[in-house]
Amino acid sequence: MLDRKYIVQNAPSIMENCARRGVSCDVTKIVTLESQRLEKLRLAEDLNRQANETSKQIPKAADNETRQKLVELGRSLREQKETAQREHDELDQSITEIQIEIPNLTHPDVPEGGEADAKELYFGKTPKPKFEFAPLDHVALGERHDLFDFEAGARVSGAGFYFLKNEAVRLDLALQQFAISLLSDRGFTPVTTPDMALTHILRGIGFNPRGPETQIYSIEDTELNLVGTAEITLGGMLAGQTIEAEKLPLKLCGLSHCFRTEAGAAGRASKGLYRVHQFTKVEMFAFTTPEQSDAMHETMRELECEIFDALEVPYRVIDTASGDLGGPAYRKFDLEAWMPGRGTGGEWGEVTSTSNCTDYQSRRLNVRYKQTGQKGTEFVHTLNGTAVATGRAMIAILENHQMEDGTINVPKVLQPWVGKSTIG
RNA sequence: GGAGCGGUGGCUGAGUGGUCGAAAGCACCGGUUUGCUAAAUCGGCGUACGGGUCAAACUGUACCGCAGGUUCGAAUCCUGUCCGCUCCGCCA
Repeated sequence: MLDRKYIVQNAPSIMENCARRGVSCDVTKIVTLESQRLEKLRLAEDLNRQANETSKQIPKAADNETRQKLVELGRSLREQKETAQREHDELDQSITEIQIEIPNLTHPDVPEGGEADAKELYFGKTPKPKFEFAPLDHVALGERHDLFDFEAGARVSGAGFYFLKNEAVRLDLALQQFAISLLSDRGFTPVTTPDMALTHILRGIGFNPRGPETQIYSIEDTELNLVGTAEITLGGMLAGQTIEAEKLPLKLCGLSHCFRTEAGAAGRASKGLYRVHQFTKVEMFAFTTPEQSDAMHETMRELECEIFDALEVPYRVIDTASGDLGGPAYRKFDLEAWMPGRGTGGEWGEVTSTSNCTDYQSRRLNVRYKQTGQKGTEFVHTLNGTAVATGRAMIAILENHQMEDGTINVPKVLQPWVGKSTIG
């Protein structure tokens, strides 16, 4: 959420930014409402001050008559104040409604447009495989090697759930181990996180769990929701806290299950593991100063590349276009892996993404930092990035590493944990 | 799930409906002094938003989990809610 004062001062450029993202927000209305609101606020404060003064005189009033008069005056002042306050609150509410829809600012280098306008930045070290045979998709490969059970998943939990079996389980765990080990070596503190979080935390991160188009599962009669990503819990870890500037950047990597309703995704290409209601993910998260966040974003992007280079998976990195950025993101890089089994002849499929959310989340969660020796606090910047989402990574690994004889090579870095070099 | 207790400043922890923005201690910052990784002593020490100033000084409002209510006046009373703790039950 953008600062209100900032909105008022920079309304034209914010409108421009909204237009760039294809979001319509009545920013000018905020400017008008805000000045009315401040007027009401001053009025209410003034009336309140008078009421305070009046009530302070009452204990000193000796005789009953002056006392009674003061009480009357106080009552009247309070009533006037309450009216002004109510009017203020209504204005405040209207402003917040608009304000909450305003997306974060956008990095100047972000390409303009929608999904198709994303800018291809570069490719990974591993070239696309050249098959001398018709490659199978991961679902077929899974059947062949008894790796998944989608039917049982549907029977037990409904469509979109699955069981992993045999080497798929080893691969799933291996990917987690690999990512956590690598990130620990790079100064990220590993944490396992709750898979549920309170509604206000989700809101702070920029989700609206109880809204009409939510992707979030909520537990009825409680404030709990199943998390869609550890970004929620990792960001929430420091909600309301003030961090000493020397401790920044604070780098975490969290392991969690992720739950998504995928509402509205019915009918979209969703075969197999690609679009599911539950998966496992190792997530990077960082709290930084404003000066550090761009560099940290680069770092996260590089780490994602390093991981997928190590997994020997071909990929490309794209700079997501303005219209395709989520509300909280200032800039977002997606890493898309080559998936030979998707579509006809293979397609790119998103496997990780990293966003710089600047102070959008920290304002809502109230995470600040303080420079020692200096007065006051500032909002931190937050960044998140997928290290590995095991399901989608597995798709890429299985489909790219399949051999003509139907066997599948296990990437070297995972072999210690998988316990073999070949599946089948 | 049942019962009870509790949420106060960076932390610990007082607080009778009226000068409480809130005692005290710790921590922290500054001064003094004795002089050896420290002790003693004095002073300062919340946050947000607004006014004020070159900048300060100064000043207004709000904030004692959150939201309502009662009252001239609420940290203090009432209701709801969220969170936490303890005990019991259940359980990996």
